Amino acid sequence: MADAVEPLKARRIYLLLRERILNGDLEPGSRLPGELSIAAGYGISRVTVRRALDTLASDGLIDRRPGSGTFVREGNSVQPIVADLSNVLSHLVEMGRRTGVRLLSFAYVNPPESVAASLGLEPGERTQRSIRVRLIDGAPFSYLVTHVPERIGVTYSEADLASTPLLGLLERSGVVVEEASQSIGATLAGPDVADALGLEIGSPLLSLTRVVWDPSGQGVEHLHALYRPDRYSFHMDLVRTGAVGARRWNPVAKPATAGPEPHKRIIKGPESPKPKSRPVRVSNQRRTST
Amino acid sequence: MADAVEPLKARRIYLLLRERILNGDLEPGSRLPGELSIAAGYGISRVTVRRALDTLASDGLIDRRPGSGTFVREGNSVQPIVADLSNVLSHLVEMGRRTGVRLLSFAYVNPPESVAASLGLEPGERTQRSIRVRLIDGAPFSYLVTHVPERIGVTYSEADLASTPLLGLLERSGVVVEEASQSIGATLAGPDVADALGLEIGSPLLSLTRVVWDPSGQGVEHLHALYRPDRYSFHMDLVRTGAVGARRWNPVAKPATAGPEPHKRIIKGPESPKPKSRPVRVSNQRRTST
DNA sequence: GTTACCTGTATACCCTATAATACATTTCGC
DNA sequence: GCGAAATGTATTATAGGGTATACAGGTAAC
Repeated sequence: MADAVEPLKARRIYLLLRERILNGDLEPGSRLPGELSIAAGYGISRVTVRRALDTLASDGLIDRRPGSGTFVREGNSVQPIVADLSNVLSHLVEMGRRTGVRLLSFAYVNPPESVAASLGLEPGERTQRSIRVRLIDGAPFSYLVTHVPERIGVTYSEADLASTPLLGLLERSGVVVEEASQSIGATLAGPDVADALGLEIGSPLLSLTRVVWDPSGQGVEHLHALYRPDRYSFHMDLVRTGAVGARRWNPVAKPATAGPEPHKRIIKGPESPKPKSRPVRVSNQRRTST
Repeated sequence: MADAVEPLKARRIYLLLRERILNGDLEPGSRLPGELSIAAGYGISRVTVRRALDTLASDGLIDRRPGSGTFVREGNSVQPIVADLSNVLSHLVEMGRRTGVRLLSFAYVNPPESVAASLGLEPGERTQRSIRVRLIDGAPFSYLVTHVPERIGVTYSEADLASTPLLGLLERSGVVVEEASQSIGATLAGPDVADALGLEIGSPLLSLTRVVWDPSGQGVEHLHALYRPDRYSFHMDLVRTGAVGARRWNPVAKPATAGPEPHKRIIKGPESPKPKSRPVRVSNQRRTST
């Protein structure tokens, strides 16, 4: 859609503004600051701002009304998939969405030191590394790099991996999966990831690193996942616990049973469209999310 | 440190490479691909790659050895603050780190529609909006925008906010805080945020949106937080629960009691340096994190 | 030694993205 | 109706970012 090549300064502004429009930070229907104000704000010339706006307009994200201003077009904020922090995707299937996996790479390698350390491998021990891309309704939303100790990896085939979730394969192989530890951050897309996820280099990404252990404390999987934040985000409900003076949040433990009931209360913020109805309390609904 | 102005394409490569070095994706001591390979990989010329490498070298992140190659200098990956998902910072204080807050803005406003909707406000109801920046050891790491319904906001002053955590003020005012819902995503830094956090425009950010309700289901706080991922990340421990065929992850509920014991097991991934020792199982230690 | 590959260095060119400026036209509030 | 402010349009000029190319010098593997 957008022109093949484009000025860089203009493109940066374009990307920034697009971000703010898509995640609802700039509210649909509202007016942007004037081109001159934007130019001043970013310290660039009006011509450059215009180029960015041109692209936005050709994307259908804004309406430009001469004499009046530039407006955010309605109905554009895209609702990302909301993942429970347990990061299980089966509810997507329940919701009738078509998911898919593309296996980009499958090999046995000498793992990076950081991976070896977190899995607790012996020096020189090799891992099976797979790179996969997950799709929802044909659109890629995550880029997954997993490392599994070689001796475990050999219990399933490349074809298995292309069709079955990794944890399922591990458990099928008799590995007992019990504990994991994960951390969430953010990064920029490099050329390979950008390509695989259909993004521009330099787009923001949610990053998740998870290490899974069996009951003996032996690492069985190291996952490094990158998510398109416009298509995927993490969600969790919290309750306030603890005594006065030491109060804190704790996650709400969710029942393992799953119902077909869809998410009803989605967090709103600068990052999602607004529901009209008043939010319902959590306890009044069963959250689905398995 | 870096030159004031810099080519844009070169700068993008610089930022990308810096990311990968700082979070350990490019391992300390390892050799980068040759300048020509990099150039080919990103589809740019060698001269441009060189400019990026020049900046990295002047940052002290790489060593360039003529005839041999370019190497990632050791000891550069910065450990981000690891926040528990309960997102409480008091453990930082326990660890003897100096934290601070800068209040950038304090005003009563007509909230964005998305905020009004998620708080369940009446049409036209105003909110108190504050913008704060949190510092650790003098370095900014988070940018917080909060909205509180006006009638609650008036129970504390601007000075209160500059010195006391918002939730504390709310509870002091008799508001009962019980439930919250939050989602985590990623974005790019705009000019204002970049400025406040000491970043470049276009840097990646962790984004957190949280809505807090009182027991009646009335929203009392809407928080939109942006974190520098190099200084802050979320961490959580999970256990595998549920019957076969419906197994899933659940967060480990942490005790409300806090001990001075520091984090011992940090997730390793492309995003943190490597410990030498084999990881210890979670259950063997008390995690601190209140 | 020889070869291959790497970084260091220099030059020259292109050309286009950006800025600066001016003016026309539309809309909206007063 | 008038004026302020917005977008649309056009022109020009320049800086400098990016490329291409060539060669020198160092290092390491064989």
